[in-house]
Amino acid sequence: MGRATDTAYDAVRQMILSGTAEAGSRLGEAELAETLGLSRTPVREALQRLGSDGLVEVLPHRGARVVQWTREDLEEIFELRSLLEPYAAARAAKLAPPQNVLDDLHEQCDAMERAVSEGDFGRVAQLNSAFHASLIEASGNRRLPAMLTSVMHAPLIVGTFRRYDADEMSRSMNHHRELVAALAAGDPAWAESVMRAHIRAAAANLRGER
Amino acid sequence: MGRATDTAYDAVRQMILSGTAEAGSRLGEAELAETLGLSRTPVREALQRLGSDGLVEVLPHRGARVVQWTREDLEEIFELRSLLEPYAAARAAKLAPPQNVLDDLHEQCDAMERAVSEGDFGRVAQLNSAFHASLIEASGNRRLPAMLTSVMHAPLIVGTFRRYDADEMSRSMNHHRELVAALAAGDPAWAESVMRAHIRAAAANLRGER
DNA sequence: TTCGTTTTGATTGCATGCAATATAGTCCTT
DNA sequence: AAGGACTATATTGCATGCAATCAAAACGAA
Repeated sequence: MGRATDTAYDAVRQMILSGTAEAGSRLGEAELAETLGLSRTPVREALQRLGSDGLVEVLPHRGARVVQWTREDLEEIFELRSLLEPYAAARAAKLAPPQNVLDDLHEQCDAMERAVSEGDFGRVAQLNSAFHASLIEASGNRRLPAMLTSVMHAPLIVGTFRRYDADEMSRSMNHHRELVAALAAGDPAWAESVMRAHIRAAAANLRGER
Repeated sequence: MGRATDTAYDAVRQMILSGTAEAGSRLGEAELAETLGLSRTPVREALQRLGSDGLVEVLPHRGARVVQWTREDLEEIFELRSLLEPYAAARAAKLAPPQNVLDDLHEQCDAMERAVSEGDFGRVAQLNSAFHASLIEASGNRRLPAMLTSVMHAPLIVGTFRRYDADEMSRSMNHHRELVAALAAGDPAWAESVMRAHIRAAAANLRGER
């Protein structure tokens, strides 16, 4: 059993991402503390962290609410992702990641494709986040991961895969494979282009549905 | 008198930016609370916030330390700035800011040039941060400000102007004026280019000295 | 002396109680 | 009945005490 703050953080985070705590709903400290069997202090700290993650908004003397996303928010997020992630991919390719990192990325692709064939979209989303996180980390820029968490963990982003049809899903998987290939080849321009296409495809999908 | 947490946040932040709390030094909760005449709770919350701002690093059961910047950190930061700020400038130009915003930016340029002629570099740094923040806000992307705080408030960044000679200083001021002109003209490519030059000039300066 | 162990001191992590503030409901005035 | 001031309740903000954990000094064995 780790720290109570982390327990609270993970729990509330999961509530938000899974939709249990719906957008706009209040997150009372006392109520959450009761539910989780903790005191208000670690809950409060967790809400603060979620606030800086951009998952909840905390107003002075008014508590925390789950943030509500608009189409504008999505546009903003995808603009930033299509700026930062291609950069991260290019950097990662330039660094020529060691073989074990490449193997790990391939492994993640395998797992994802298995999850797709099993129709487990929740797991696909989870693995996708992990894949992008790995790639961002491979960029070597130690500030990028923290910067991107605020735009990567939006509930609607995480749930993107539910909207994909078979063609879009297979295209997305191919993008991932191609990214690893570009990294293995050490070709920054290739990696950057694939990533940009990957992000813009996702943006187009969300734009079409919503 | 606002909230105690804010008081603590501002105080510690100022300690770090002014150099009173030197890089690598420990920030004990009890000690700070004593100094500021508060309890540990708001101090702790402030340190947490400063942690997500990237100004301090908090380790489990080991407390908070002022982060130490390496040349690598500076490179990383300037790479991200030269990616995001030109984008922000382009977006701002595309949005064609209202006249009062442009007036405000001009006013900030005036104040900055006065501060330069008075040799008040602390004030120059402060006004420069404000100018960049205004421009980033004018981009219309509501996520950019929070994203960039983590890379804008590094102590070494804030202190950049102390290193500038007369030519570099005047070039920097000219960049600011030119940025406002590009915004007024509604020319995204112009604004983007000037901002990129502005950032890279700053990076070159820091690279040369350090 | 040097390495590993133990103990001690200090500091963070968490729980709880009280004070400050906001929201909602009630009452009074017009 | 409508509007505004006031009161009541619920919730956050802050202080403080205790428990858990870590770093370092003291100790003992090789």
